[in-house]
Amino acid sequence: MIYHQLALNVPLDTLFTYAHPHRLPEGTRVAVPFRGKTVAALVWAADVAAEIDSAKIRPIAQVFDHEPPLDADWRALLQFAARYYHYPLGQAVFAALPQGLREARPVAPPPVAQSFVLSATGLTQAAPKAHHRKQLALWQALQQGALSLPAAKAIHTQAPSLLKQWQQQGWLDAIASPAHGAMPPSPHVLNEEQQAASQAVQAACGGFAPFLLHGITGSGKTEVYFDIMAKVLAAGRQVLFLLPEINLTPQLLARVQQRFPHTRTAVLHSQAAAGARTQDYLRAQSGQAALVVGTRLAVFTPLRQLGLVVVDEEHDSSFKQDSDLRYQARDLAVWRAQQAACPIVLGSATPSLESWHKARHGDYRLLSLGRRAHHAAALPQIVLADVRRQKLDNGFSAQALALLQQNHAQGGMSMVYLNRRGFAPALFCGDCGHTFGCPHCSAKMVLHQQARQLRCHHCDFRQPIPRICPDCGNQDLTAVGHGTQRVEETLRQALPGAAVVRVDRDSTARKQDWAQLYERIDAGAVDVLVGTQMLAKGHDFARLNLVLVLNADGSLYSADFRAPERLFAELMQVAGRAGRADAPGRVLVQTQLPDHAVFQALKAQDYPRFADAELAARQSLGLPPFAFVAAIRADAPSMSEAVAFLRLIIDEQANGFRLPETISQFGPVPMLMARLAGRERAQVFLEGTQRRDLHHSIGLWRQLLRHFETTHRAIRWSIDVDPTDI
DNA sequence: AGCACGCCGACT
DNA sequence: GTCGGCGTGCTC
Repeated sequence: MIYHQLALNVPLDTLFTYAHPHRLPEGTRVAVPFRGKTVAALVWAADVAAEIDSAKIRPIAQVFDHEPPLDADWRALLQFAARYYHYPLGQAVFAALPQGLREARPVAPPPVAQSFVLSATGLTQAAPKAHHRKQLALWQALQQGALSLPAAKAIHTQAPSLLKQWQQQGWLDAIASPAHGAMPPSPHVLNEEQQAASQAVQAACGGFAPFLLHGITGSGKTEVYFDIMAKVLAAGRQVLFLLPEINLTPQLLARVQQRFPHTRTAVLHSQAAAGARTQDYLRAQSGQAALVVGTRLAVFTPLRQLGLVVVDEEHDSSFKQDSDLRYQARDLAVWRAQQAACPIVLGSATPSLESWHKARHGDYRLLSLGRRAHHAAALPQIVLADVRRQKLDNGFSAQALALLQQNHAQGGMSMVYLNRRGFAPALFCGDCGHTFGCPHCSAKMVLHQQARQLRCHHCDFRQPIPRICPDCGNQDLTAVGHGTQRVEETLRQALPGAAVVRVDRDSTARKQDWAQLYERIDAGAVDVLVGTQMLAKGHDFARLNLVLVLNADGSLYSADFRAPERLFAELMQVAGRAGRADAPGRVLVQTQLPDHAVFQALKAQDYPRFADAELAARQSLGLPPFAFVAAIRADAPSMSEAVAFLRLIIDEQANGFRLPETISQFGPVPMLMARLAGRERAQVFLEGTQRRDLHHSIGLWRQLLRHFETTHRAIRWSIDVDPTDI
């Protein structure tokens, strides 16, 4: 009997030893008896010595040996992810597998995809009549060579039945689709900048090379990706294309299909049906699919011929998973590119400061697209409205209402954008814009009305609510973050007869809601859209030519140091909604802080200026990316339990578990969103400039958490390395 | 995580 | 006398 170490889906760091008559390849999926049940497991090491009493070792129940094993690169990726994010290896492995492979059942290999070619008899047939234009187009495509079903569908929606009909008549032969196929010439001509960017990446193929593609809205980043992808695919390699959930739309997939009609594509995202996802995963693994398009989870797709990674909208927060294995897909994508020795392109109009910092330091090569690809599409004009000392009508300045009325009278469509993200109650001076920071930290103080205190959610420093502004002596300090419920009402009064539509979580709960909204907008039946972040991303409204940002400042009072970065990206994105068609759009941003760097850079639409200033601020405060951070979180039915648990561990550190001197520890402090699903959450921060020391400290924490969790069953805890939400 | 084992209270 | 509460420990 040969002993094998297996990864099981249990929250333990240990691998489990099982026996099998002969040695199994590493990465093989098996079924084993475990605690009276049969569960799936993955062979991690074969031919090992027994580390436990051999009487306890049981035989492997079933070997899924017709499935290809997960290869060494994939296993190295998971080993790294589990270590880096301090998550049990077995659970990490199963989090990275699609549902079908998590179960103790064999999976059928994905059906061989078919393509159609004209048969000998087919070649002698006359083409369909010219007035059947789509039929004719399909026929002509077949003259060019083999046609896959998806490619045929892109030409003619009725293709499946037509092809079947032609096949029955003996005009077509069905063959297995190759992963790679001919690529038609692109209908797009790249401009000089796009060309240069594409060339730079192509020239780097064959080795690890990270690129940051900074392209302003409408500069045609996607065409650059496609141009590089075409070359890499033509060379017979695989491409991994990651994008945020919201951007993975049928429209985007149609564009991919159109550009790469003969390239077999796997689509991997959380919305996909479990069966389809498993099959696409297997197709990518076996090399049957050359192109993988997906959201963050697609970063774990096994790819043997990986030749290029693209991460679109790389700054997007959806690349960070905030449960289970808390990974940052963008970072793992870079790791994979390094492992596969291939280029990676991170693209964004507003890159993450982490990536920008690396580009500035030469770790990434910076590629810039500074012009809009279509000359007609002018940049929107951004105007700041200083609303200090202004009397606002339910949040609207007189200037804003006048603009809305004017635009409506001229038949334009407007959007009222409410920025409520990252909100935490805060105090500020309406006269000079002073905000209250913690004297010990770089964090903003959070207003606790009931306790009549300002508190730092970083170090737990507390002080009574001040009455007077320390900067200008103003006695009228205001709490920010009031509701915006009456916005819609105010609009109806100010714009009688205008169709005002509020877009929020409730009104777009179902998929068809969006479709209906689009129909109404296309029909010109909507004059003013009111909504939050949901409107910022991924949706283009052709008629939209005026965007009004109401409470832009809200998140600048947030205790989260990433608030300015997010706000800038969000507002740039919202501004990009205006005037994408022929007429340039206008954007009015109401603010109490018109001199704030965020708004000055926004007005100039100058990302580098913003990023460089913000990085300088981060450096002076010792914040990421100049320091590394981890958050240790605990939740319990009550805050006092959660805090007490974390404090217990901090106290225990005095007994020989000292953290390295380079590491600072803060907390425990309640989290901003302290209550979640009836439980209350607290966290401790670990910070330092030495990554090794940070990881060592997390390791110590983890040991103690594991030790004390047995006596504190009501507590749940988690470790978040490189957290993005503070 | 789940599940069994175990040792103290209220119940037909 | 038994049924069952959830504290503690283990899983190859």
